[in-house]
Amino acid sequence: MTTETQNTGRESLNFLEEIVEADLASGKYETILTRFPPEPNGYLHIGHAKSICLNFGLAQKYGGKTNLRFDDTNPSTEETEFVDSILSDVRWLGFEPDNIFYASDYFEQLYEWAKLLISKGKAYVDFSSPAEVAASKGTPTTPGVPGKYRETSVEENLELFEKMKAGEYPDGHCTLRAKIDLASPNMHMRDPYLYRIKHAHHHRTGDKWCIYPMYDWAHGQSDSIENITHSICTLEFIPHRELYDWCIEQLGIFPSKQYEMARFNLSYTVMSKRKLKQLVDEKYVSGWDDPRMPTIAAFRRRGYTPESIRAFATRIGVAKRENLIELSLLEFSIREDLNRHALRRFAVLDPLKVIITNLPEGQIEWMETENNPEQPETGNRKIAFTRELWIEQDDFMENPPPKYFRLSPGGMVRLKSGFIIRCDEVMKDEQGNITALHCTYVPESRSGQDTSGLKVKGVIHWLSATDAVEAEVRLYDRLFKVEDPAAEENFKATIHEESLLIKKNALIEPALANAEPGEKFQFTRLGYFCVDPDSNSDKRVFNRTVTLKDTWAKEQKK
RNA sequence: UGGGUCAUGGUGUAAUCGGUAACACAGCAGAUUUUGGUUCUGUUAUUCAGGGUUCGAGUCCUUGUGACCCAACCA
Repeated sequence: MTTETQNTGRESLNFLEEIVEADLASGKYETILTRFPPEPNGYLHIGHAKSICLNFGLAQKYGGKTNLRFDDTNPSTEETEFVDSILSDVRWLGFEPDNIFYASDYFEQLYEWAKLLISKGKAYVDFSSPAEVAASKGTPTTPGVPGKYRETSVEENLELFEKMKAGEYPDGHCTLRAKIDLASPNMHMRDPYLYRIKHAHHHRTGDKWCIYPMYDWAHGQSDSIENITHSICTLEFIPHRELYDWCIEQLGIFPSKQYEMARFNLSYTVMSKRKLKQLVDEKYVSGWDDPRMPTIAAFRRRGYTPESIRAFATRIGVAKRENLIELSLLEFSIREDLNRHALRRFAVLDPLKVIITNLPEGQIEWMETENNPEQPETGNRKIAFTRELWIEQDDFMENPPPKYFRLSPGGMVRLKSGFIIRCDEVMKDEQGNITALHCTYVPESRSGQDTSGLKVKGVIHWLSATDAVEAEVRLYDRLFKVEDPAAEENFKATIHEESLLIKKNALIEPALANAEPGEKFQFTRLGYFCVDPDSNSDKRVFNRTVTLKDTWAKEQKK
């Protein structure tokens, strides 16, 4: 979505689009190439979704291409399982990579380039311990001092590096470091690590390598090998850019350029992989795809559509400042989509029996109701109006407050697409609990053919007791009680204990009984719901994606 | 305290040789409505602070202030 400035009528661009347009206009590039570079060590979340939409979206807009590249340089944390889930998430979002690559495809080349760097006297093998290296790097305010391996000869370094690669040293015995500037104000330029020794099995290269390149030695060169023109990452990589450029410059290879944008934060959720993992490991949620998680898998299971997430990604924009996006924007995006596309169905979460005393048992009045008023072409369906009905407990109050226009003793409501009923008597058990309502219906008030002349303010949904089907409905709410849980001393202490409410004895209309997992509906007046994979042949399970906007709930809080 | 990045309504993003702050969400009020939904209308509210240049500054200069990032054999 683009915005037009009022004065000029020109399209408003984000800063990355401006850069791309300038590069295209100047002839620097004829076409652009972007990439999405996830590390296959976990599930993708909504933050990644933004990055995916941005990288693929930029390429689409300017006629370029986008690679998916797995940044698999650390064999001890990466797994094939994640490669598969990441690819399916990208595709689910609606994007097809032009190429699928792996940083590990370039291990051989990277190794050759490392030797080239050593030959130029720009890298050396260092046997210092991590503590020694840290100490010799100095601090941001004091320059570092050369370690004792910094002046090893090129020939010897070449030999030592060969031994590293040959597996002659144990893990952590030594590293390859770039020889740059120990006094640089940029800590990343103080002889950064290029290679470490890890005798670990790699998900793709197996046991071929025991030395693995660090991010800084792998990423820029991988971009360069693929001729990536615009390499977009997040703000924390700004200090790495100098090193990114340095490596490419030393090697004299295609100069990919790195651009940084702010990552986005979502209110009432946490986004860091570490925190999300804690939630899963410590069983605060049922798994990575628990519908309360911000992972793409979770949003999918909850009932979000790819379209809604793409629209959201566009709406939050791209910039370089810190931000905290309101959850309401995400909710707006999914409601907008589902309002248009989800079929309407009746469901009662907390049933209350209604007996229509002036309708004989066995009599069925067939009614018609629309499948989606936003799309009349979806037609109508028939629903049965019978003596025994179910309505929502919330839709009846014995002592209603002002402005309550649902059912109350002596009062009337319209049953949507049915008849107007009046509540004559409230039935209770010995404890005083309401067990049923005795009502009478107004035969002349038949929906669409109302000649009763009655005007009722309230309209409620309902189900016939003769054909209602049992279902489980899971009501999800925000996982945290505070806007910015990550800012808390202990984010887990702010978990919302009622973020999941399960209605095990909800009732649904027959038209819903055979809905397939993934199918989405609006439960009239309640919200949008999606069939969960936990459903089985005798019971459907629904997840609430999001409620409808509820101005009555808001009114009550006043 | 060395270096870097960023400051525009409640939130996010625009304002493209300096031309008089806009769009979306949220909020509020009303209309329509057989979903207290949708739709429609109206409305509240914004340039971090001080100084300077200029007819005119969110934009340029200057001095501050604040937030965030950087010293992993992680990415």
